[in-house]
Amino acid sequence: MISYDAGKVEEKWQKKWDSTKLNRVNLNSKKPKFYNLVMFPYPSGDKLHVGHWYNYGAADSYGRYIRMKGYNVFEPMGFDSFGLPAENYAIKTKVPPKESTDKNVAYMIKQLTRIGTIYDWDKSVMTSLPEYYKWTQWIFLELYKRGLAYKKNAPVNWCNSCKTVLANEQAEGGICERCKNQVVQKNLEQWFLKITDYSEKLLDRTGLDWPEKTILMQRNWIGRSEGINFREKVKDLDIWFEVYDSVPQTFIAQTFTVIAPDHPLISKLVKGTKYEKSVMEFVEDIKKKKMANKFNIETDMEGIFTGRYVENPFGKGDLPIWIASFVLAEYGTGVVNCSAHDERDFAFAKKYGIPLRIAMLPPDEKEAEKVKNFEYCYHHANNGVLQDPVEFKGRKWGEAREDIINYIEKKGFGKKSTNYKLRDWLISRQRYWGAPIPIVYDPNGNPHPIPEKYLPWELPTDVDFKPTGESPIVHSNEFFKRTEKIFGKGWRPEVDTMDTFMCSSWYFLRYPCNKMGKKPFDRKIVDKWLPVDMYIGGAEHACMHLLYARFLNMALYDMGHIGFKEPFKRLVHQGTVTKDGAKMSKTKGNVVSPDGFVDKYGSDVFRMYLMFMGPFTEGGDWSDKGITGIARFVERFWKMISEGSEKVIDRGLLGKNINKLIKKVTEDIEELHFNTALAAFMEFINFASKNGIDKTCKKIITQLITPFAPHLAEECHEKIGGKYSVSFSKWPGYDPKLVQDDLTKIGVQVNGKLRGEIEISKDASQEEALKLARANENVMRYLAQGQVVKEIYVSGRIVGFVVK
RNA sequence: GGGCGAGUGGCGGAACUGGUAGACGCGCUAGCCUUAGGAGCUAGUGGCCUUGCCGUGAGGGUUCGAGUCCCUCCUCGCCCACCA
Repeated sequence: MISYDAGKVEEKWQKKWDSTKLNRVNLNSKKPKFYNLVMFPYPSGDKLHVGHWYNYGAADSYGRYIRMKGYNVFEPMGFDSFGLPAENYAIKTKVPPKESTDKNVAYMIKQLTRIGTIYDWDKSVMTSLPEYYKWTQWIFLELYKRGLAYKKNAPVNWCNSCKTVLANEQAEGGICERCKNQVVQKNLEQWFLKITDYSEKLLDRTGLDWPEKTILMQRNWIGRSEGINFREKVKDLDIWFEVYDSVPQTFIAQTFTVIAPDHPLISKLVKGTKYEKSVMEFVEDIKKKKMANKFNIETDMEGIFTGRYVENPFGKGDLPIWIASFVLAEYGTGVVNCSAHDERDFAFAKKYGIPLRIAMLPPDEKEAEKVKNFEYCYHHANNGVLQDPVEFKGRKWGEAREDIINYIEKKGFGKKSTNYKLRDWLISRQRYWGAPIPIVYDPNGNPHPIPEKYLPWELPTDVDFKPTGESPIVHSNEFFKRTEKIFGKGWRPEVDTMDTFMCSSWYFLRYPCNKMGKKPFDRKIVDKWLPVDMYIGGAEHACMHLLYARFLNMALYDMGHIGFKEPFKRLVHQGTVTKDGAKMSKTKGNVVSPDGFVDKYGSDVFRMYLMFMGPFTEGGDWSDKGITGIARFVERFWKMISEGSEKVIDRGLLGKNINKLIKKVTEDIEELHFNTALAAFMEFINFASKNGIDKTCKKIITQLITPFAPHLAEECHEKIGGKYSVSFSKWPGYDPKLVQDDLTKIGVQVNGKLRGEIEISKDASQEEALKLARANENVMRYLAQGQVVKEIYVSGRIVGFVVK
């Protein structure tokens, strides 16, 4: 028999919260602030799926808890509403992106409200609104002013049959998603942000309470390495190469030099020589293969001799210059010196018969002999004994690094240098549904920033969504006319839009300032409210959103617009909810919709079931099997409050158990261990159903359940005569004296094996404990088998005997 | 190939700094209640050759004592993978 009607109750309270404006936040409150943020969703046409609920429900529970702890909690929600899916949808259906996006947003707000979250919708943002992207453009211009935004030629994925640029996701495996033709690389003039200026600052993690793994991922992504830049002259030519080497210990073994196939100096190297034709053909061939994504970097290693040499750099002879397919033009200097002590170099030399030299040997003589005969590549770094240069003979590879670097500098071979893997952020998208890049070109093609007074530089709407594959923006008369009208005849607008990551890199600044018309944010307000105290979102953003947002925040800080360097103080990644072990996705057709379950069991039950699945950061595989357990729990909870016997059998025990519960729930929420907190509630109910429960405890447990099941809590609170609203009541504290049991059962071990159990006072002495343990019949039998050589008592834990 | 993380009943998962492994829930079994039950209640539920023995992926080690610490291996997951 169901006595608690979740559907009715939840609707009732959602209406009341709305009509009483319960969750509106006064940003000027004197209470201590807490900015509780969760990554905002993309408003897709699909409904919210289980993953959203998993994430938003738990994050809201945390926010509700913090609010009851007395903080002024700011928990906003918005929409990352620019992006490709809406545009593709428009191409398919001719519904303009704005229309479908608005519709999706309206629907999602309904769904999000149904969760019972405390979002203050007054403070919402939507990145595709002109009032928002005006400021995204403003930020771009600020960066441009300071040289942090610039234009250069860069390759894009291009489909020759669709005649369009493709995003990486649309070009997976080098195949066009739409027509299944080969994708090629094509060079286009595009805009970049100079994130590389912040490589060093982005490595700094001071004050960040972030998962170690995420910090590590960012560090690897930035990829700082220190080494030597050798400076070397090409023989017979007035060309100098800079050659980067991050492992210079074996530099003296270098016997040849390789350069990237797309190195700009190649044609100069071979011009007029007998090598010119074959080299240039080789270069073209490799480029073509790479462009067509036909080049397998794992297995294909190709090279060609240029006929040129690097002039006797270390006094050991000239180094032949080769072109090698594996060298990257964009890392380091695009030129590498090779030696026998690098596996790839070694393989290359073997393939093309290039002479090698040894500078390091293994300590084992037999092995050393093999290495001397070039039987294999010896790179077993730490054990390696250096042979050459003589100054270092006998020293270990592992410890000689610093000295060798100094030696190289002293000799004048090269200079210390630092390199990063991080590249500048390409923000140009040859797409319609994004914020237009606020740049115009004069008749000579020179770029000019659009003055602030013309912002927002609005996205044109006189466009036709035909599946031509080209961005519809190119065909907007209004856009081009507008440009000429303002700037003059022959002027053209930039037709590319910005990467949506640009829009999502600063939204957290806009939330508390969302209605401001004259500026993106107010320094006083953001300095008060940021950094974000708790940021919850997916781990997949480690090297994208989370890095971009930090970069932009730092840049704004350096410009003096804001007073904090880092945007997110504490970061937590929710786990992924899978279905049959696979990520939920539309294409796989394994997306689970929450709606049916919410209809049947109610939003509280659904939220709690997801939290009960396991630790929040672990995620798990979706199964609808256990949800009845939580439904029963809610039913029993309601019964306990509404008709639970107030004839208490053991008052003392009740007091203890409620205090224990407060402690457990409090600590578990702090650590986001919602699953064990819920288990504790269940234990308490099991206890109370036998023991009875008094009014005070009813009130306390109602407060405790509020973050987990806000609707149920309001209903219970009202039932027991509480004043609206329980969600602003003060979080209960516990009496530390009452959470400890006076008597505990502990085990008795003999030689490490459990042989008995005794009940003992928590502050019993060792003597008492041992005496009690010896009195145990079973323990006695085992003690009789020999001499007791050691006695152990760990207070409140265990008694142990060692018998010989 | 490199980095990180994880392997506990039929299932999801508990177990704080090493100290009674399996909390809580699902499922299952029996009973009660009921015209009936895919509702509710009560009891039970790691395995076995059951005075006891064995059990946290496998094998070794440290310890009075190991799911927890150390070494080797296996399996799975995620991220990065031509970075000189």
